[in-house]
Amino acid sequence: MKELVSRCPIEEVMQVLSGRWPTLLVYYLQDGTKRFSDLRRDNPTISHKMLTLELRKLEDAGVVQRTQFPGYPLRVEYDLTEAGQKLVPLLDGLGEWWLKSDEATG
Amino acid sequence: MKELVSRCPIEEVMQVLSGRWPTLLVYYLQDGTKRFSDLRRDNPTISHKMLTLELRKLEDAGVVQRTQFPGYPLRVEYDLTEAGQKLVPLLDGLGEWWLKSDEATG
DNA sequence: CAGAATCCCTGCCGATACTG
DNA sequence: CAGTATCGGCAGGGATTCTG
Repeated sequence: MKELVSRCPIEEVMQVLSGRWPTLLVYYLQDGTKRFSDLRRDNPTISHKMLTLELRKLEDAGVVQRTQFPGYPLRVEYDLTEAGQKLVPLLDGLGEWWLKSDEATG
Repeated sequence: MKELVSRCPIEEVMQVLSGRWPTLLVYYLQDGTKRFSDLRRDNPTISHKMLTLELRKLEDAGVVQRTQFPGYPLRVEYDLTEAGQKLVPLLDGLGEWWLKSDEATG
């Protein structure tokens, strides 16, 4: 990935973080290693297909690390990369901004 | 707006900022007051309809201030609210994060 | 000039079934 | 268990037209 062309990097960031799921998945992965089925439990309304696609997008963007273990039944673990962990406080910042702008606006 | 229900505020933030246009519009509005047609020039590929909808969404979220002047031809000006201005450095932070994670990942 | 309304089509995403 | 493939519905968003 990261072959995108745009003047401002925020445009590229939003290509990764836009939508309902990416930020939520980052949040749930804060807690530590999760398996595919854990993330489905964390997020009951996401479809199987979307979870697959979103995880792959985050992996391509270098936010999520995927680790597959050999053997059956299949076992795959997901973690935040170092970059992914650095993203968390930035998202928290946005959350706080929202809460403050909320009380200001009423 | 801001009648949304969710556990984490970032989820609500993303409802406003998700997509291709919201963050770009915030960026262009950094420069100061812009009219509808200015924003169309800044962003040649956005459609008339989408610009209308996105501006309204940002206005409802308290990010953008809309001012309509009486008389013909119609004249409407858009500015960042105080909250909108506080959002800018947060988006910059995301942009920097992206650039750094880029050089880390290769 | 700013924007509302309509039509229409594309692409996203859910549901389902299948593979390793 | 994790992931792929296929089909189909529905909504997002483009093009156009009309109004104040």
